Amino acid sequence: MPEIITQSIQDYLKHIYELNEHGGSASTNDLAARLNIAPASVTGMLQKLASSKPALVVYKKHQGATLTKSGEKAALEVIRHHRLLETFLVTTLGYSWDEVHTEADKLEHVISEDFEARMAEALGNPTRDPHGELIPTADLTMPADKSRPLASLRTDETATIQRVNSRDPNLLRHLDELGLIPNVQLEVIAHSTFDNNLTIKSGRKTHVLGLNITTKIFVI
Amino acid sequence: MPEIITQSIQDYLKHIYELNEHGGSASTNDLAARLNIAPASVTGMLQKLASSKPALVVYKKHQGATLTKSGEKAALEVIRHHRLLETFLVTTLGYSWDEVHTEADKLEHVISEDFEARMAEALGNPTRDPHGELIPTADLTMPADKSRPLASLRTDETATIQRVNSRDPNLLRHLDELGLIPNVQLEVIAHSTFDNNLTIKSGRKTHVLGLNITTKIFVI
DNA sequence: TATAAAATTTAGTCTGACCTAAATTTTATT
DNA sequence: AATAAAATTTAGGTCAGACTAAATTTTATA
Ligand SMILES: [Mn+2]
Ligand SMILES: [Mn+2]
Ligand SMILES: [Mn+2]
Ligand SMILES: [Mn+2]
Repeated sequence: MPEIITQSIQDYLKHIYELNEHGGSASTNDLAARLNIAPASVTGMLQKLASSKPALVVYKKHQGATLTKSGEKAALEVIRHHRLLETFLVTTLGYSWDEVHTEADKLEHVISEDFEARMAEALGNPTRDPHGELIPTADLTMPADKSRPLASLRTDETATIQRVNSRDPNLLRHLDELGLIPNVQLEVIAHSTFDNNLTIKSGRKTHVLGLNITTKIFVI
Repeated sequence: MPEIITQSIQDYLKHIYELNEHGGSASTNDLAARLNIAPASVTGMLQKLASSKPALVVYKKHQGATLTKSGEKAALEVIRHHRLLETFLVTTLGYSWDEVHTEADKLEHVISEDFEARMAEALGNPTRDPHGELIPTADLTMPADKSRPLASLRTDETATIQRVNSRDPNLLRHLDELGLIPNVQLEVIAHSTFDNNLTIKSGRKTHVLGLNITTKIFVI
């Protein structure tokens, strides 16, 4: 019930945050799937997080969980660590963007605030990680994001890739090969009504991308 | 009983290794003191480590523990991580040598072999950490060390500091201020029979050092 | 709107890693 | 060698964070 935010709790909070971003509250099953933990165990943890002092989540039976202010701070803390680490791994150790998630997922829980500060400093206080995702600020607020999914564009629309919201190494490697990475410009050449495929042109290359890809790429 | 070497076990093995280096086997109490764990708990863990397959320690009731071959490999693995991390923190993030122990103590358990390899590469495969301690090789053998404690020198002897065997930040900061760091040359000016103080000259400075310091500094 | 399917919770266990208190053994000192 | 002190082990917990199996509740579908 006290103030100890374990590694395990950090993971719960991080995933609740991400689920809250999309739909409303994070469901037991979605959390269980993401955390690779049995749904029954998730219920138990949510009950604990909801009744801790201070409460980290708001939890109503059968209705999933949302973060309280303290819960959100704790989540942003972990997410800041994660995204700074990813950036650090890429720029100082030559990792590629598809390799950093796994490593950051472990390191994020153990680095000190000093380590965090030194990284941020060394990297020039970056605002986005290698996938283009926003890095929470040092005072733990998440900057606003105005990007929209590539999937929502239609023929003749033009845009710039801002972030790729996926941790699937295969997808990331694939996109890297196609040159579809943050800051790259593209134009929608065609949209297929039936399967929602988009034909896009980027540089001198043209690609036909399915929903599985176009919902993961966010543009501006 | 199986092959899972938890964070906790890694800590036990690391400390058993260090205790084995000095005297013979690592006693329950010494381990308890170093690990900040009750002696009774240490006994329990030693019994487990001794009866795991493969056994990680050799343990005889009331006679402490030594490492088996597998135990030693696992220990050297952690120590290599630790010392590479310390070096990395100093050279890429500007840590000072008194700050690195704490951070490395947490990171050593979670970095991947890939991370280890990238660090070693980036640092040019260093053989010693910032304190001058030897870094186990990539194939997990510990290079031989021929240094002897500064405390064993007598008047007129001359030597070079090779390593400082302490994790006490205050001592490390103090030595840093005195300029007594690895690779620095020194000469013993006097030895006091009663308290074993040594008067040493290094550069143009002279210091009188007690046993508490001279047993921590190793020279060659 | 009944009923089947899916989601979620409850109940009961387990394991790792710790703890304290009470033996027991070893070691040191007279 | 007897006895006191120190070291170590045994016995009997606790606690976090999982799990499975069996309810229960909600949601979807006929
Ligand atoms: Mn932080
Ligand atoms: Mn990322
Ligand atoms: Mn390693
Ligand atoms: Mn060191």
